[in-house]
Amino acid sequence: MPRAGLDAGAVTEAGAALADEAGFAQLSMSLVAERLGVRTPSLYKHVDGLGDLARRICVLAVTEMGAAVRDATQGRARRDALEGAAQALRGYVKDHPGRYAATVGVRPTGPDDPLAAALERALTPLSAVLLGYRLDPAEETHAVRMLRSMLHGFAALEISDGFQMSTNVNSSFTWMIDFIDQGLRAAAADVGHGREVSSQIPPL
Amino acid sequence: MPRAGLDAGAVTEAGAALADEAGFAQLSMSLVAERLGVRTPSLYKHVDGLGDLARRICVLAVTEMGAAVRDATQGRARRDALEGAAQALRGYVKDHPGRYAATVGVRPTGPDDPLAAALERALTPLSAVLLGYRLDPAEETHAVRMLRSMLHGFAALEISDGFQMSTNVNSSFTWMIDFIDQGLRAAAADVGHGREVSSQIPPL
DNA sequence: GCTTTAAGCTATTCCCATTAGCCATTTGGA
DNA sequence: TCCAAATGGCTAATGGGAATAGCTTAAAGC
Repeated sequence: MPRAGLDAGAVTEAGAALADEAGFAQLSMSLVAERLGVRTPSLYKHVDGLGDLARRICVLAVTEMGAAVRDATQGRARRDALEGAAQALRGYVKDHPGRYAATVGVRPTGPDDPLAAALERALTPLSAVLLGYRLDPAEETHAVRMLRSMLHGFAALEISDGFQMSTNVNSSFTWMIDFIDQGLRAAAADVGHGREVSSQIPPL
Repeated sequence: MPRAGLDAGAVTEAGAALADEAGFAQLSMSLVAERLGVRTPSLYKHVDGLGDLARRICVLAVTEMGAAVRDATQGRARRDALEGAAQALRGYVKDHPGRYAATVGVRPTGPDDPLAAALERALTPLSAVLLGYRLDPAEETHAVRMLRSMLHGFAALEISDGFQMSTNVNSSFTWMIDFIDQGLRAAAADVGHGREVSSQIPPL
């Protein structure tokens, strides 16, 4: 019986691929083992059960999403960066629905949870995008959270569109990006101008 | 053996309660049966298996969320209505995390799917809120989708906050509501004014 | 080459979903 | 009131997947 040369990473990758192809709900130790040409109990040498596997897929997905967003925003600013981030997320969810599904509703258990680090790294490019808008520092956190909510919403919309295709989803996307971009410009313009609403294009 | 007097609704309700208390992942026919003081196979007289039960819980949740949003926006307009809707959703997700979890990633199978009707009814109050902003009709669909994404994002944030409580989540919520409100005012002001950015408070 | 470690295996247990088929209870019409 | 159909609950049994125990052999280091 030759060895398969597995490790935790290979098992996670196989599980992620399976989830993408068959749906996250179909993820099972048996199917992953079959895909790897190995018996089910062998997986337990690398992974601590189905729950652990799902968690690893989640960390993988968050890491990959963070990388995709980073790549898509590199060298761009403001609206361009915003659109890049949103489209990167959208594309990722479309290409890897199972991995994305693995991330919903999962929370880091503590500061030493690898997921916490992955999340932090994934959020960095979002902060970078916001930097370009020169917001009031006190608003940064709010803006990051909003952006995160928005992008999550983008993804959810991409998944659960299917029934009311009356209007093109693409144009809704760009509309939303415009909406956020203009709102952020306005918020930036507010800095140091009191609280009145104003939307002049700020310098830079 | 006296009868328990069950029906599909009672089973669904028990499943929803269980999901809220123990987590949607823990939902099982056995636990629902136990909670109802009945043997597992008896449930199959009312419900077509675990998948069907989950789906019914989803429909229930969508219906309840729609009602909560409707109640919270009744008699209010614009920012008030927006805040009402967002807080209603937030409260619902906090009080019924299991039911909410039952809704994620589920899509109606066709126009005759009860879920399709429930979704449609749930989205109506959102359209009503937007009506108050007097948007360009062509933008309505985009705005509804954005609002829906936003509210979904609100809920996700409420669930997955837990680790970076550096800044109060409540203030992020109100910040986001302000952001959307002001953006919608700006969009409304654009109607018939060409495409330049402007944020004057529109009449009414 | 020999020892140790670790990866894979078989066998087993347990739990859960689901189906089949039985029995009792309700209900509604004669 | 009584009988018959329909209905709701039950026990028993099947099948599948997760997980554990313990064995065996391949790889790695001396």
